[in-house]
Order: sequence, then C-alpha cells, then structure tokens
Amino acid sequence: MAQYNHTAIEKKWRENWEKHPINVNDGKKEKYYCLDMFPYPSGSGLHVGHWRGYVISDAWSRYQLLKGKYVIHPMGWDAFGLPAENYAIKMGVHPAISTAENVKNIKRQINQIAAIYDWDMEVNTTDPGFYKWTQWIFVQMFKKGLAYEKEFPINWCPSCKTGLANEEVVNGCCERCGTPVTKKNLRQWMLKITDYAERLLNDLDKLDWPEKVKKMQSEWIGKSYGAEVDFPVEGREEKITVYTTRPDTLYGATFMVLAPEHALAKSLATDETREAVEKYIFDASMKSNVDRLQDKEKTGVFTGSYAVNPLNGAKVPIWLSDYVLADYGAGAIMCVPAHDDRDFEFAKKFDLPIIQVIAKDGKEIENMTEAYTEAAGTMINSGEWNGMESSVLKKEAPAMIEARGLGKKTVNYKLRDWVFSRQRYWGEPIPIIHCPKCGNVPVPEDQLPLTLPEVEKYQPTGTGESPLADIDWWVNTTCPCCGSPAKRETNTMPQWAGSSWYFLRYVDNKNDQELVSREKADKYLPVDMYIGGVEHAVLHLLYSRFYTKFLYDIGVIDFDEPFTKLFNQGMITGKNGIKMSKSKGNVVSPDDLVRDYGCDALRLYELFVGPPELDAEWDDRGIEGVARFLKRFYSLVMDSKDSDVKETKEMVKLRHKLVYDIEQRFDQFSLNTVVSGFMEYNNKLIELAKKEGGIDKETLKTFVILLAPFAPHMGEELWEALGGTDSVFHASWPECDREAMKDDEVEIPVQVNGKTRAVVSLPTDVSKEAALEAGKAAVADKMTGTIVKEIYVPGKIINLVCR
RNA sequence: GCCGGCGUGGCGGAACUGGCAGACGCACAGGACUUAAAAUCCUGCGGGACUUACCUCCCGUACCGGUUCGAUUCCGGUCGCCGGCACCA
Repeated sequence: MAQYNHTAIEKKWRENWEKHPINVNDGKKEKYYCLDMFPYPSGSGLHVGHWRGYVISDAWSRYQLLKGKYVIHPMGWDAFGLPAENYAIKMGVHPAISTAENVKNIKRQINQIAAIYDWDMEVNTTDPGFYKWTQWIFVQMFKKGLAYEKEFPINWCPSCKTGLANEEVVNGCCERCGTPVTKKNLRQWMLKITDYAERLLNDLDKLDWPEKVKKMQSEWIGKSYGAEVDFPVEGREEKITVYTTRPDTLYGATFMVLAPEHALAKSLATDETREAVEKYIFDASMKSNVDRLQDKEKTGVFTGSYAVNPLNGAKVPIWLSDYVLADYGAGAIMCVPAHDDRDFEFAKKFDLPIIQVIAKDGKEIENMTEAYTEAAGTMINSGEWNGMESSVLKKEAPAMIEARGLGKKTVNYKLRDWVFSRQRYWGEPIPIIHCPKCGNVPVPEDQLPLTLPEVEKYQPTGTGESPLADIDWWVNTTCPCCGSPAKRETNTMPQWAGSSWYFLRYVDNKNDQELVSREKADKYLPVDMYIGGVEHAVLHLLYSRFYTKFLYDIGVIDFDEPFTKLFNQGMITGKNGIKMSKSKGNVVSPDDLVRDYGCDALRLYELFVGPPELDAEWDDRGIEGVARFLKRFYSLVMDSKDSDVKETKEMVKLRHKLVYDIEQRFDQFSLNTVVSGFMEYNNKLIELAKKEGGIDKETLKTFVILLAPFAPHMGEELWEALGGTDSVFHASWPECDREAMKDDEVEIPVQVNGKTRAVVSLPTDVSKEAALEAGKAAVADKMTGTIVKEIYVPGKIINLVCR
C-alpha cells in the first residue's frame, strides 16, 4: 500500500510552483477576474473562518484556469482605518509598524492556503503610491462638486472618537465597536452619493448578486413616490411644506407635526406655549439616537399655531414631535390618523380628531381602534374625490395637487450624503487647503500623494479635531492658488476610501501616471466574481458602486458596475454558532490542522463542512473524514497506476458520470456536494478496483483533474504519477459524453397507491406498455381491487392506483 | 412592528424542474488484523411493530390543513430559529 505523506508532497509542489508558475497570461486566453474581499491586516491572524472564503475563491479560480482562462486572482491589504489604528493603540506601537508586521504574518498564513494569488499585483491602501490615487479621486470629486463641506450634527462614536457615516451606524450603535452613537455638531467633508441614488438603484437590476444584498441596497437607497404639499400657516406669510406618500388621504389630515429641528419650530410658538415648545426642542436635541429609537411612546408639544389644509381649508393644529425626522423629506408631515399607525397613536394620545377618508370593506368604521393603512377602498369624506378608488387616487393625486398649485409631485430617497471625514490619524489625509482668500483649494495633482506625516501622538483627541491638527509644520502651508498663508485640512478619509476602488488598481499597480491605464482596465476589468462576507452589503459594496460610476463618468474606466457577480460565503462559527473571537477563546487556528492533516485536507474540509453560502459550526473531528478520503484515493491511484488495467465499459460509464456530476455541482457553486461526490465516486472506484484488479489510467487522470482545484498538491502529485509531464492545471477540463454515461437498464420503483411496493429493472428505452406490464407483474400479489389509473414517468416511477 | 431566509437521524448535511427521504461524512456499536494500542479493513446505525429471524408492515422531513396518482419540494395557516430594516410620513 502506498503511503500518503502530505508534508513531503505539499512541500515539493509549492517549490515547484515557485519555479514554474501555473497561471500565466499569454495574452490570448480569455480573462477571468476572481476577487476576494481584501482583509485588513489584523493582529490576531487568520482562523479557519477566514480560510473558507479564500479556499472557495481559489477552488473557483483554479476551475476557471482548467477551463483555459487566464485568471486574475490578486490579494492586498485594507490597512488604513479604525481596526488597524485601534490595534496599534492597544499594542502601543505606531500603526505603520504594526500594520507592516501584521501584513507579513497574515501573508505567511495566506500562503499556507496555496491559493494562486499573484503577488506581483499586491496592493496596500497605506502605500503612498496607492493612496495618491485615493486622494486623486477625492480631488476629482471636489472639482465636480461631489465633495463638499458642511457643518451639521453628525453621528459620533464617543469610543472611537470620530464621526461616522450613516451606513456605519447599526441599531444606533457604532458598527465597529458597538458603542451607542451620539450627535455632534461638526464641520464635515461630505460626498454627494445622493446624486447617484437613482443609478445605484436602477443598475442593481443588471447585477448577478444575491437577491438579499440587492434588496438591502435598494431598501437602503429607499426610493419613494409622493407629493410635497404646502400648508399655509394661519395669520402668517410662511407656508409649511410636507412630504407625503399618501396624498390620497389629504382630506383626512387633521393636524401637522414638525421635527423639533425644523427651521420654523421655534417661531410657531405663541406666548402661551413658548416655554413648553422651547423645552421640548431642547430636550430633543439632547436625545441620542439610541434614546430616540428606544422611546416607543410618542411625545410631542402643541405650538399654539394652526395651518390650513390647502384642499378643504380646514384649520389644523401644528405640533412638534421627535417621531418626525428633520433630515428626511421636508422635516414636516401632515398627519392622517385614520390611515397611518404613528399618526393614529399620536392622535389618540393627544386627543386629536380622526377622520376616515377611505372606506374599509365599503364602510366607515365606528370607534376606530387602529389605523387603516392600506390604499384600498373607496374615498369618503373627501369632497370632489369621493367615490374614487384610493389605490388609483394615490397615483394620480400628486399630479392633481401640482396642477392646482398646492404642491408638487416628488420622489424621495432615504439615502443621505456620505459623511467622509474622520477625526483620526490612520487614514489618507484629505488633500484640501483652506485659504482665507480662495476658500477650499485642492492640493495640486502633481503634489499628490499628500503623505500622512509622522507623529509622536496619533491617539484620537476626542475634540472633533484630528490628531493632525496639532502638527503646526504640517498644518501651516501656503495656498497653491495665491500663495497666501493657508491651512491644511486635518481630517482623514474613512477606511472605505481605499477599498472603494482597490480592485481597479491590482491590474496596473505600479502605474505612477494613472490610477489604471485605460488599456488594462478595458482588458482585465471589471471583476467577474467577487467573494466575501455579507457584512458589507450596504457599506463597501455600495461605496464601490458609487466610485465606479463616478470614475466611469469622468472617463477613467468604461464600465459602471464593479462586480458582475457576487458570492457571499457563510461564516464559520465556534460551538453553538458563537462567532470566533479571541475573547471567547473559541478561535480555531488553521496552522495545527495544516501540520497534522495537510493543506489539501483542510481545503477539502473547509468546503465539505456545509453549503458555502451558509454559516457552519466548526468541528475539528470532521477533518478525519476528508483526510481518509485523500489517503484512500492516493492509494487507489498509486496501486492502480502500473497495473495496466484496461478500461471496461463500467469504468467508462463511471468516468463520464463522474465528470457530469462534479461539473454540474461545481457550476451550481455547491462545493460541499462536489466533495461528497469525490468521496462517493472514490468508494465506487475502490469497489470496482477490487473486482478488476485496478482502474484504467484515463479514469484516474480524469478524476485527478477534477480534484485538482480542491486539492492542488494531491492533484499535481498524482498527475505526475500517472505520467503527466506538465502541471495538472495545464491539462484541460474533461468533457462529459452524455451518451457514454447512459445505463442500459434503470431501476424503477413500482408504487401502489403512491407507496413503493417493488423495484423493477428495465431497459432504458423500454416502452410504456412493457414497463407497466413489468410493474404490474412485480406487485401482482400486493394489489387489492382493480387498477383505476396507471402512471408511468419514464426512468422515474410506475404508480398503479387501485380501488 | 415590517421584510427576507430557514426548520430533514445523535451531529454536519444530501435529494436536479413534485417521483424509492436520509447520499457523503462525523460520532457511536460490533467484528477482522495485532501480544496490545493506533492506523487500516468489514458490518450495522431515523422510530416502532412483528418474527426463531435479515422477511414483512406501520409511522416519519417543525405543527395543522389543502392541491396531486404521488409532497421534504407547490399553496394556505400556526409555532420556532436566524438575518435585515426600524418612527423614512
């Protein structure tokens, strides 16, 4: 029996691949760009969960390689940003140093996977040669008016001591550290992603992405159709504009609510209400996001003023309440308690009138206990609209209102502009100079990169200023326009800045003239397959789409979606589905497993552990199974290779079935069943080998090629043993002959009244009559009564219905 | 609260467009080899009933109901778990 020594074999082939790279661009092959979401170089290294994504993408890449493509499969480092900086602070070292160390360590670990990463393409977001272009993009956005300054209360993480984008706030808490987010009034750099809302929404249609992610993005963008309606304020010149998606219910508007931050809020107070109104506005301003979310009970205050319903002239009281958001729509709403849950609750609490304007089940409801929120039913109590169908009116009302000069048809988005500056050290400096005469002036492009200065103290200040603000020599500069003394912008960019475009840079990572040459971009981009966790569904993936569209608009690239296909792999967890983390002490390191079982075994197990898109609980013991399979397959090939067994009909059939099954499962990305398929066929071949004294070479070679993307060292070793002179990855993917895999006979279950009573073996091309005949004979003694119906599905089933 | 996904042996999971439920593997049990152990190989492994036996029957894919010759698969309802959004008017 041949002994499988994984250590020696894996070492041998790694060295061989160093000398003879297997993924070579000859300029003729079709390209395939298979990308992993690049990691941030964490200090704790890789665990088996990180491996999974990389193994999935590598198996897929190698499959493409065997299909004759030139595979772009690069790797790099998302090394700027909070995680890297927080780690450095914890360890008391400069982030540049810890980042470099961590990159080195993780690279060593990644190399254990034996993926076909092309390290010549490596990028690192903290490399000045890289972030020169991150800054360059910002300057282009500034020139187009897409990057602008604004002071307003933004989300602030008191623990990370920096402002955050909306996308980084999860349930009112910081996405990174979980600390409840507060509001802080700060001058900010913003990116006008809202200009792209419509395209970001529409183009989702052309993406081959998981529906879940598309839906999350579409809901994040949050497009809605409705109308802005102007309500005149009684006794004043001003009008208050509200946004509503239900203009059909306008006759039912019995009061209005403004956000406490609304520009008119204070001035609407009367002498009697002033004290209460000001107190309410003040209290609201002190509430954090979390408070505001948790206070389910509605609060509010009457301003003392009234507005006029523009449609029927009714006098409606104006209230303030924090359930109305200042930064969405008009920051003010008309309230129709009969047809909106929140308005209903508010009206009940403050005893405001409720007027039903849509008949529910054809009736007006007596003693309403809850709002009727569906736009279905006939309009009532609605003047000239009475008798119309609500669902129709809902669509037509905006235009009708606009025609009468009472407002206008409008579309709204939940998406907000992107808060882009961070009050932290470890990021790309924003390349802007504040000149007292010229205003904001971008750093001239020939002076990029604007390098991040070395500092002693890089800890966040918490004051709303970046640590860079303390460095006088760096802050004080001259205006590139007029030469006057000027000051540099001291905020830095968020972690997402580099990751929003890094995938473009891999294919031209040494170009110091352009972000990417148009020629290479046209040839190698966009990304065909993008693999990573689902946690970036509305962060990185939305930002990247925005950047790509912008770069398309300014002519840098000729495509406007970065990732044609997206695959989200599931997470590997510890026991009981608990996320692996150092603090929980449940981290499984791949290092020992590689040492004991080999890289190939761990690769196979990572895939075998469950469907790639689902989370899986790690259980070390399971790796024994795949290790046994590798040993058995190794022995089968080694024992058979010199036996000179001629192929039998059975072997040929099995071979073609093998190719068919594996390929089909591979194409469906059902990688766990590909592995079980290997085991299944290996078992079959072992049985057959016992009978025939071995297996023919052609079948073994076919199996080896199919296995190679999963277990590349084993693939090479056995390919060589079977007489291959070149790498197995230069062999071509086997073809399946459907005719050759056909059986002469099929086993067909025979059911009586839907219950299987016998199985008959029939020729594949048997006639219906003959099949039924055989079926009846097989179950003759089990039938009671007479046959009333006979069902025959060729190749599948015979069912005889008796009564 | 709203939206989406999922509920299959002791465990991870399989079952392509409705067609023999439990592939493949783990764990476990028994056996062979061995002085012994490990490794390896063989056998069994959803539950129940029956039986002097390896045959047969019944139940079984969260629960209730429906469609169908036939349902893990389709439809309606209930329960449970997970994920997303969360006062967006």
